[in-house]
Parts: sequence; structure tokens; C-alpha cells
Amino acid sequence: MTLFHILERRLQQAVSRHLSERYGVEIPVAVEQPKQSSFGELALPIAFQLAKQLRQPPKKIAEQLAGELSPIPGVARIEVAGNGYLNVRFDRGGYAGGLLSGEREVSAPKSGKIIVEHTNINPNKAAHIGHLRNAVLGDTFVRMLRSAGHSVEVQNYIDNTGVQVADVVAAFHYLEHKSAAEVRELIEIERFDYYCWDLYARISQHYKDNAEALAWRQETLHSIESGEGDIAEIGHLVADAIVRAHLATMLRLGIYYDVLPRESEILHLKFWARAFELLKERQAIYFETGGKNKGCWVMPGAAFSEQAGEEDSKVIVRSNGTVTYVGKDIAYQLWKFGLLGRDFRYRRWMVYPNGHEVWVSTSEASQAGAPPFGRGSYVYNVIDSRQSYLQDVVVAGLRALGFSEQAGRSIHFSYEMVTLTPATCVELGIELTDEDRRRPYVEVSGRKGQGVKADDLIGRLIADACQEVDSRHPQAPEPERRRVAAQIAIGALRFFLLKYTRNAVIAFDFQEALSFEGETGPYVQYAAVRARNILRKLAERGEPLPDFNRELSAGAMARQLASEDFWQLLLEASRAEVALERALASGEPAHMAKYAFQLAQAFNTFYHDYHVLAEENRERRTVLLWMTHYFHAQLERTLEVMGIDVPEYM
RNA sequence: GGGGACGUAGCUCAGUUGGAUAGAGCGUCCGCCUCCUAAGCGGAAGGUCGGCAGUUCGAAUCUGCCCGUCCCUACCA
Repeated sequence: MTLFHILERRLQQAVSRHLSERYGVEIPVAVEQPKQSSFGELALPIAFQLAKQLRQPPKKIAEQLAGELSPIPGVARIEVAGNGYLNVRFDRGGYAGGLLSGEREVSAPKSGKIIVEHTNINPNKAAHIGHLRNAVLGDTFVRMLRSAGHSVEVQNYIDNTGVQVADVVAAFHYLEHKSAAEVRELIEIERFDYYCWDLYARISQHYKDNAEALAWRQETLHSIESGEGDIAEIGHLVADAIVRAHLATMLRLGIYYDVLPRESEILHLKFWARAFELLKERQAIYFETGGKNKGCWVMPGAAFSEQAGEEDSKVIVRSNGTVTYVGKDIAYQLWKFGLLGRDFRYRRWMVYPNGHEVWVSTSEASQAGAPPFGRGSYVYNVIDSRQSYLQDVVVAGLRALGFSEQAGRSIHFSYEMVTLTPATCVELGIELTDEDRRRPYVEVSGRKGQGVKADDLIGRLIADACQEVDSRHPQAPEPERRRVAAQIAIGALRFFLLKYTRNAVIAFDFQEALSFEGETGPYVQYAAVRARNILRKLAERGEPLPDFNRELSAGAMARQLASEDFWQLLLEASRAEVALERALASGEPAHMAKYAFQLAQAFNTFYHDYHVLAEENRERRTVLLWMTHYFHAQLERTLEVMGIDVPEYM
């Protein structure tokens, strides 16, 4: 627990005790952040809450409380403001001293494992901007959880036997008349994920023009499921190659996975068969004997929706005996909690450059060294909001099986889709109707090959950043400039995807996404770079960083922090953990982005107003140096949670 | 028809459990590099928080009704 929290809690307890002793009331003491920083560090609206009970005006109660509360360590004074607010001001010198000495309470290590499933891209074509939102949200949430001390397992589900893969496989076989060997060769010589992007658009169009060709899809699905023959072989080749491409794209963004559970193993290792038994046994589903779902196994609508009637039952097993996606998802969700009574086998998929290993499910014997995957105590599924109905069905399945605790711990971490602005559509050559042109955003079709490919976008961002870096640092070696440009590009991209709250539809616009000014990743990175430049300059002058603990007395801190400007920056920097906790509690990575931006803003103002190295007063200079150092550490830590690097220079 | 999300400045969006004078970025206009990097800083203009009613000492926030936009409502995933 950080110093800020310690003070907050101390205040709550003191006020709570006083209320109980003086007035005999037991109510939770709300503590808020004042509207304006000039009001102090914390505010208590307690007098408003008490006004009714005590039949006295809030202001009078506030005055009584302010006068009667016994001193609280760390709190300088409590003032009455407005109609009855109690504004609390910290003892600045003491607070700074606490930060300097690292005063905090160690929180107990969290038990249990949290599983976060994200990315989940169909392995049939290149990743696009919408997939990036999923992965960046998921990855940032994972980093937030880990930063708070949780143990987290990252799963990326691979639907390698679904319709989307089958369509591309069918295209290779029926449209292009390619053998598995030829596809294998293509993978070597082509930008394969891009190739499939276009091929998928081609076969989608072909199906549209020749409805009878849809028979290819069924044929292909059958071949893939049987696992025998050339078509099945193409299926493996396509899915594996595309997964490799996706992981490479995500690695550019600093996104890693622990395990890739695949649909093929859900089928081959009879996960579904087992789940089916359970569902039948506990009567979570029933065999429909009449109506539109005759011959299907269905889950009654009442299980997942209060308003649902007979009509709204969800088909789990089709009348031809095949299982729907939701059925497989129920089996998968059961496995995640260790409730299925079956496990995958695993083999190493790849080792990342940093040594981290990612494993993949297999139906062969397990390779040695596989970590114990699954058996999570909480499961977060990062899936777009359009699928909330299906996620509800999955959770209802768990509940119907009697696993209500796990059902409650199944969290659909939903987010809205990414669309394109009309201007960006025009830039991409996508035809628009007059109606579309007037809309703020347009949802485009991946089936038609429309959209912004992730690697294209990253490439453009890097090119733009490179231009800036080149013009500012022409003397720096080329590979280094390139690395810095990539860090800036990724910073811009991740920040862009994180600054919107989850339920905001993002209207992607090239002009906006390629901006490096204002509320952007590079703005925040720049503030960190500026702070580091000051410290580096100091070192270049042959001056070591002062021993702050020895040089800065409580008195010196108090004297210098009497300056409102200094105090506000220090306070804001000290709230990094508060921001993290708030973001975690609300499940909003956007709060991290907001905080990072505000902190950067505070520092940029400070940087502009005070020349640290030129400061002649020794005590003040030392305080400014310490604040610069502390700010940098706090901002860097915050950016790290967002997966954003601080470049060496900008 | 049913379910869900949303409507806040010209544009894109924040807004904790209802609280003090509703915020930011972009855009527009006006300024600031002899000084640790101007990817920066300062200032100005810009609002009936979709509408109406209600609850409350107090509503952008809660409730109801209405208007508008989007998503879902497959034996696709």
C-alpha cells in the first residue's frame, strides 16, 4: 500500500472513530479527490451525509468536526470549505520524506491464477486494426494485473478448424488448384498472411456469385475434421503459418502469450464429448422434439436471459449432430477452470527472443517441461461486445452445470469494435454510399478484403516517426534511429488504442492515429525523455546524482514544497499506484492512459517553468533533481504497464 | 418486436460511490526557442451535458417517458 493510501485510510479511520464516539453514528466515510487541486489533497463530504441524521446544516457539522478531530499523523490541517466540505491538506515535508524513504506497506501476495484470453484471431488472414485493439487491451490488462501482484496466464485461442480457415483452404484447392506442396512453397516466398487476405476476399466474392460453390466449404470442413489427405494438410499449413504471422505482428507491440489452445484439440481430445455428457447428465440442455429447432440439443433461453421465451433457446448441437461454436466454448471454459476432467497435451510452439516460451495444444504426447496450464481461479475473456450474447450462453452453461461460483468468475472483458472514418475509407479506396459519407464512422467488411492491416499501419507509423527522428538526430547511427522510431510508433499505436474507454466505438482515422502531438503516446514519452535528459546532462557534467536521502531533510522538503507548482507535480507523480488500482477496479485500461497523460502534462509545465540544472539555490536544486528523478521513475513504471517504452532520445 | 450500448464544446472523447465554477486533445485565433530538445509552453474563443418530468439539500451521473445513432437477437464463428 502506498503512502497516499496509507494517509487516506488513516483519515477514514480517524473520522469514523470520531463519528462513532461523538455522535454515535456508524456510516462509511467517503473520501474523494477535490475538484480543484487548490482545495487540498483529499476531501470529505461527510457533513452532507450527516446533515439529515443530525438535523443540522452541513456547514455547522463540518465546523464542529474540523475543530474537534484530534491531529492525524501526516495531515497538516483540515479546513471547512464550500457548504460543508472538509478539505484535507497533507504535511508536505512529511509526505515527501515518506516517498523518499520508500515508506509503504507491503501487501500480501495474491493467491490463485487469473487466466486472460485475448487476441483469438481466425488464422486465415493478416491481423487488422480491430484485432490490435483486442490484443492491446488484453495485454495491458495482463500487465496491470501482474503489476498488482497477480499471477496471470495468457491464452490465445486458435480456431484452426473453423469456417474462416476452411474458406481459405477451399480457395487454395478449388480456385487456385494448389497442392499442399505448392502452398508450402508459397509460404516460403510470399507475404503469406497478406496473400490469404486477398484470397479470402476472392473466395467470398466467388461464393456470392456462385451459391453452389458453397458445397466446397462443407467438403473442406469435413476433410479438415478427418485430418486426412491433401486438403487437411493445406489446413494445417495455412493455420500454422498465419498463427506464426500473427504472433510476429503482436511481438512488434510487445505482446506475448503463454499457451495457444486450439480447436483441433478440443475436438480430437474429446473435450466436447465430455462437456456434452455433463450437459446432458445435469440437464442443462435438452433434445428438442418439435418446432424450428427440432432434432437439436438446445439450452433453454431462460438459462441465460430473463426475458427469453421458448423461441429464444440456443442450439448447442445441430440436428446433423455437429456441435456449434458455443458448445465448444463451454467445453473450453470448463477446462479453463479445471472443471472438465480432461486436459490438453502440449508442445513448445516457439521461444521468444527474450527467452519466454509459448506452448500449443497437441493431441500427440506432451513434451517435457510444459507448465501446468488452465485451472484458473478467475477467467477474463477479451472479446468484442457483439459476442456478449454468446458469452452469456457460455456462462449460463457453467451455471446450469452447478458451477455458479466459476460462472461468477467468468468475466467477459468486452470492448466495442473499431470502424473507419469516411476519410480513411476514401484513402484506402473503399467505395462509400452517400449515406456512409455522412456518418461519423463506417464498419467495413474483412470478407471483402477491406480494412487496415496491422503491419501496414505499424509500417506507416514507423516511417513517419523515422522522418522526425532523422531530422532531429541526423548524426545518430541508422539502426539506433530505426529502433527509436519503432518505439515511438508503438507508443503512438498502443496509446491510441488505450485512450478510449472500452465501450467507445473507435472511428479509426489515419490522420489522428499518425499524430504525435497532444494526447498521444509520443507526448508522454517525450516528457519522460526530457526528464532523463536532465539527469543525463548532470552526469555529462561529471556531477553524480545527489544522495537525496542524506541531503534532503524534512525541513528542506517542507520549505521547497511550499511552492504549489512543485507540490502538485510531486503529488501527481505519487499517485501512479492509485491510478493503477482505479484502472484495475473499473477494468478500464483507459484510466492508465489518462493518468500517464496528465502526469506528463504536469511535468512539461514544470519543465517549462523551472530550469533544474541552472538553479543556483543548492537546496532547491537538489529538490528539483529529486522530483525529476522521482517523476521519471513513476512515469516509466506507468508506461511499462501500458507496454510503452521510453526511447533513449526523441 | 425483445435485449444491450451510446447521445457532453466545431470534431474526437474523459468525467470515480450523485457533490464545490462541467474537463482534455484536436481544430480555429493570438503569443513564446540567447535558456536541461518547441514531438513543448501560455492565452483567447467555443456548452440549455439529446428532450421532458421525477427523486434529492444537491443530478451530466439515479428513475420513468420520449427522440436519435449503433450493436446483438443463426442449426456462422
